[in-house]
Amino acid sequence: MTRRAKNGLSKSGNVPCARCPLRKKAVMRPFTARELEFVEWFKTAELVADPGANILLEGHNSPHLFTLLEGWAFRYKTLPDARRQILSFALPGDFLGLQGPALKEMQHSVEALTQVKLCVFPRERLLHLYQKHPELGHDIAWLAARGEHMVDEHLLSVGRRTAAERIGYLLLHLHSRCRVLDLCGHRQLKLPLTQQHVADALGLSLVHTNKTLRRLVRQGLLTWSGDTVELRNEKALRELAGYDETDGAVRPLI
Amino acid sequence: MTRRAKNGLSKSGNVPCARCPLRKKAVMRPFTARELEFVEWFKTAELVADPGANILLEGHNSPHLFTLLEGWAFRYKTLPDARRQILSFALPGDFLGLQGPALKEMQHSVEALTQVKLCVFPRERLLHLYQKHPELGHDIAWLAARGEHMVDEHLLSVGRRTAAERIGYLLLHLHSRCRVLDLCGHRQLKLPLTQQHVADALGLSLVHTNKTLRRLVRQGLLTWSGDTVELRNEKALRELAGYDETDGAVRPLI
DNA sequence: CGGGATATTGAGTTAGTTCAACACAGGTGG
DNA sequence: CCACCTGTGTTGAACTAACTCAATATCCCG
Repeated sequence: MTRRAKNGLSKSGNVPCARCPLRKKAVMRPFTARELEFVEWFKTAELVADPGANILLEGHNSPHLFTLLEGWAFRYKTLPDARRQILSFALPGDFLGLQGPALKEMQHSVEALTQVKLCVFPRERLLHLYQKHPELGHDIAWLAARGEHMVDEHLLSVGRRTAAERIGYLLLHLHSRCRVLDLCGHRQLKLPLTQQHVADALGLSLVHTNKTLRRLVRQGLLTWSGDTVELRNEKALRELAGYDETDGAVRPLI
Repeated sequence: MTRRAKNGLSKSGNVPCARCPLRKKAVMRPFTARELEFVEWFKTAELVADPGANILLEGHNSPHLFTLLEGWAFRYKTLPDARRQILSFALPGDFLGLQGPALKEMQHSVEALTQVKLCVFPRERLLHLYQKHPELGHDIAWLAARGEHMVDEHLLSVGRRTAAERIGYLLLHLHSRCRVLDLCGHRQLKLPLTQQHVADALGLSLVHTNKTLRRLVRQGLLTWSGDTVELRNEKALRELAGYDETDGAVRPLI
C-alpha cells in the first residue's frame, strides 16, 4: 500500500480525519461534524517523507498545501553562495505552503528532519474552503498570523540577542511547543537537530554554536547528549533569554 | 473636524472607500461593488497619527485592525533591557494588527515614522467579513502570508548577510515597494528613517551602520543626503545583496 | 543663543569567525 | 572481523567584523 520513491517521498492510505491523532490534543480547536466532513474532502492524500527530503522547494511551484501530521521539519532560505538561514521549525499541527499562493512560487524551502507524515490539500480547493467554511478561513489566517509571530520572535533573537541568549531562547521555544503537543517531558526534550541546524537557525557559525552550547552545559543550565536535551535550570535559562512564554498554542487545520 | 490629542493620535472624517486613493494604484486588486459596500461598513473610522506615535503597543490589547492609508510606520519588538529590533516597515496598503487576535495581546508594537493616516476596522466584525465575503477572507490570508514572507527575507538578511549586504538589501527592498506604489522615482527614494532605524532593522550598531553606509557611498553605489537616497549603481547593489526581486506586490484590504 | 537629536570619525575591545586537528559513532564492503 | 569512510561533535589558535566608548560636527527648533 505504501510506495517509497528515491526522492524520499511516498504516498500512503489516508487516516480518516475523524480519527486524526492530532485532533485529540487539548490545544486543538474542536471541529463541527460539518467541518470535519469538509476537511475529509479537502484532504486528498497523505505523504510520508524521510529525513532530509525536500517537501517544498524555493523557486518551485507546488499545487499543494500541507499540514504536518507527525514528525519535525524546518523552513529555510539560502543565499546564492549557499549560506543557509533556517526560518522556523515545523511541528505537528503546523501548516505549510501558504506563502505559495501569494507570490507565484515558493519563497522558501521545507525539509524533513525526521520521518514525517503530511496531510495533502490541493491548493485550488482553498477558495472553496473560504466560501463554504468561513471559520476555517479564519483558522487559516490565524495560522498565518501565528507563523509570522514566530518568525518575528526569531528575528528579534537573531538581530538582538547574544549567542547564549539565542540558544536559550530556541530551546525554551521548542520545549514549550513540544509540551503543549505532549511530545516531551517536563524538562526533557528529544531534538532531531544537529548543531549545524541550530547554527543555521540562530545565524551563528557551527564552531561558535558548539562552544556556546558547551559553556551553557558547563554552567549547569542544560545537558545535551545525543538527541536529548534536559533543561536543568529553566528559570536561569528564561532569565538569560528574556523569555516570555507566548509560544505553544496551536489550532487547526487538520 | 479633526481633533489632535497629546498622544499623537486623532480621528477625522472618513474618506469614502469608493474614492480611496489607494484603490487607484495598479497593484491593487479591483473590488466588486458589493465588496466596496461592505468595506465601507467595515471601516468605522480614520486615524491620523504623528511621527513617533504608537499605533499598537506590545503587551496591550487593541480592539482594532488597521490599514495604513498614507505614510510610513514600522513594527518592532524590544528586549527587557531595551534592545530593539525592527521587524518590518509598513507602507500604504499594509495591514496592521492581525497577529493580535491569534494570541491574546499584541506581540509587537507599531510606531509611526511620518504622519500617518489609517483606516480603522473593529476586530469583532472580522468574523462577519469571513462569513459574508470569502474573497476578502482570502485577501487577509494573502496579506498575512505576504507579511510572513517579508519577515522571512528580513531574517535571512540579519542571520546570514554581512552589514553591507544587509544595507543593500534593505534599500532595494524599500525602493521596490515604493516603486509599485508610485511613491518614488526610478532611482531616487525619500526615506523617513534615521540611521538608528536602519541599525535597529538590520541588527547592527548605529556606529557600524554609519561606517558601512559611508563606505557604500564612497564606493559610488549610492548617495544618502538628508532623507533622500539615490541608488547610483543598482546593478552592483543587487549583486552585492543577492537581491531577487519578489517584493513590491500589494493587494487589498482598504 | 542653547539644547536635543542626528551624523561622522577615530581608537580600542570583543563576540563571533575561519582554519585546522582530532575524537567518536555508525555503516559498508572486503 | 577489520579497514575505511562519512557525518557529527569538540577544542585550540589566529583573525576580523562588528561593538563600545568618546569626541566633534551639524542641524533644527524654541
